[in-house]
Amino acid sequence: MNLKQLSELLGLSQTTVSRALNGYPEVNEATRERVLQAVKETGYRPNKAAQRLATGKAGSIGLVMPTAPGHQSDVHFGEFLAGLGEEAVRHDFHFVIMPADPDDEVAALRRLAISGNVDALFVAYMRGHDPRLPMLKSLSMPYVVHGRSFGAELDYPYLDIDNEGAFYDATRLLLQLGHTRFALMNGQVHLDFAIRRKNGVISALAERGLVLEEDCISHTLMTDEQGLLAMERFLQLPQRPTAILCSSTVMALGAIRAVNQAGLRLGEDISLIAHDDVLPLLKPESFSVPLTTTRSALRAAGVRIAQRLIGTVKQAGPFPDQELWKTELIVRASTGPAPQQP
Amino acid sequence: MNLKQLSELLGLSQTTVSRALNGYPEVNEATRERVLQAVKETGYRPNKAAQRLATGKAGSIGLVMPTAPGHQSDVHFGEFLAGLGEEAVRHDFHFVIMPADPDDEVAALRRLAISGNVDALFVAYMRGHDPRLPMLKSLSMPYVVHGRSFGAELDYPYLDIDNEGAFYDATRLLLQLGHTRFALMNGQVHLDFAIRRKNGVISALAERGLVLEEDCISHTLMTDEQGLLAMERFLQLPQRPTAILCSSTVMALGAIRAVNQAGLRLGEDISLIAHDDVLPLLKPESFSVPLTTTRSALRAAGVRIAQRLIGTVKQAGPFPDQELWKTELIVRASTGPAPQQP
DNA sequence: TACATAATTGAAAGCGCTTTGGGTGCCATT
DNA sequence: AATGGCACCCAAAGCGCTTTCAATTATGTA
Repeated sequence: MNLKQLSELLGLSQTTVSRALNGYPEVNEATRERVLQAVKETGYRPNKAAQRLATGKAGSIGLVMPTAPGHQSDVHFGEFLAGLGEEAVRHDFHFVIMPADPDDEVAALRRLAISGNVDALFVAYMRGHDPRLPMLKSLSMPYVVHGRSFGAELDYPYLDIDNEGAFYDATRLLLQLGHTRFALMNGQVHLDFAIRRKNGVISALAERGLVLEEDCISHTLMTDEQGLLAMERFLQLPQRPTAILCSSTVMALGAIRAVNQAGLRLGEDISLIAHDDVLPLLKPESFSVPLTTTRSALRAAGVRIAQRLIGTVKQAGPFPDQELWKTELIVRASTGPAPQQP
Repeated sequence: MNLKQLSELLGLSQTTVSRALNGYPEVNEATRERVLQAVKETGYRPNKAAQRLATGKAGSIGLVMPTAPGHQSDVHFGEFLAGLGEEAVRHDFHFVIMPADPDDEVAALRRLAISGNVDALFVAYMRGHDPRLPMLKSLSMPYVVHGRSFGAELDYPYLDIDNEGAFYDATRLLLQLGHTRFALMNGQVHLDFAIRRKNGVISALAERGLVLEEDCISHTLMTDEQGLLAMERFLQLPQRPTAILCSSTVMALGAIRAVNQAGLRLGEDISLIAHDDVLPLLKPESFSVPLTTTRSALRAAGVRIAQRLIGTVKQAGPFPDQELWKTELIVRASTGPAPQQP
């Protein structure tokens, strides 16, 4: 069933039926009713491809999903997507996900943009001096970046959390508790948030004249396993750190196991603060020793970004171009006063 | 830049350029080279919407993502998607993800199909007597189901793992180790895999004349937190179970914490076998007590389903319509002989 | 040399929708 | 009676591609 058939069925022109369906005012209410009724009966749905070709609008936002045989999927990706989806479903938008080799992301993004399949783009996992940024700017298509790109000028639309502030505050708390030996379990070294978090730690330490030694920093994928390994390494250092900053609750999971296996007590021998993206599968408050965290819901960010993206496409009012969300520092039992020097 | 402009630029007709681009044989190799060269220089990309309108093919597979403000995202979803993507990227396919309220899935699926946006559909999280099945059958569009629908006739294309066999084998192992008091931590009660896994346990027990008591079964979301709660409940039963079957390594995480908190030793006081979807963030072999698991890589299933779907759309050879994958039972340290009766 | 055949290329007709630029009545105003 | 304004509706022109059918040129055969 297409428009033509439907209009013949009704004895109307395609024009009128189209207008009736799209809520144009110049059509008689009675006719509109008739059309709507016929749609219900026939189950007619406009062909999206045709609609898109005619209007140029697709009703969809595009994103590229890095993927390759060895490439690890990411819990955070799913949770963020859920947030995007939650908002998208309210506006009858959908996503076009283009899987791409991580090395090919810039090209994939361009293909996606030029394909005419999407109205707007979304990118995440920003890196320092991210090469996608100049490309996006040249594109004349709305986009929003999740995160920022360290080192690049801040003239693009983004939503980010205050990673530096979060880890600065967390470090300060540990300093106030008397800790002097710190370690940082961070995400991969090129990622923007990892850079900023590290800077937060460093500048808080600097205020007390302390430095973060290179062997007290790990940059890894944020998995349980890497958390375990990184913590084991830290615990074997001659000057064992007593205060750990950790970029993810998933990674903290492994880290805590390492602490337990070493016969140490979390919150007493070792204090740990992790960043919590509020993943539904992992609640820091119900860890056996509840976790002190810096918190910001990834999902909420997804909702907000979808709002801005869809709003821009629909030209529904102006949106702030740049948002920086504060995180909450929530103190639980995994942090405590520094142990007496052994 | 569109086809018309490109063809004018080259002094050729749209027809020829189109044919050159799409690999038709009746175009001179020299001209084809010229066209390809021009494409490189101008960065021309065909408009997908137009292509789709003309051919009816979209180069995309559709799936609906259940989502709502309260709805939990799922690690497994991301991992599976990674598998789909890994294959899709090889064929220049993409996904159209339609977010939908979980109550509205059937309708969302139909909308997606009729929209003309996709060539094939994929559905997962199957339930017993799943209402999406009759709908899909009526649709005359290729689809593959991940999982099966308990109670419905097996006349649809699916890929599933042998959930019943997996849990049957796991239960038998525990029986052989002398266990007699069992508990099952399962997924939500309406889900197909949960039904089959339960049946596997029940039938293995039945062979020894044992039954699975109602208070030894939990049906919950498969999160860390729910795992903790469920295990706590089991441990307080008057006849405490010594053998636990668990539907997910994520859930096992919480369960193990509950065991530790109760001062019990995993693999001695309590034996536990979990199903392992091979999530990169959680490796059962590196748990503090390595986990005995039934294993089947979710990601591999994603790859395979994408193969079948894309293959069908491209009419590339016949694919088996129904596949049932065996799982591996991998014995590690979380299982041991039943403790002496207290 | 004449004619069939193959190799290339083009013109034009769609694909299903939106939207521009008219109509056609009908009523109130002069 | 003539005019203008409204309310409704329609024909047809695109949107950018593919594909059918026809035309043109090159190649081979008798």
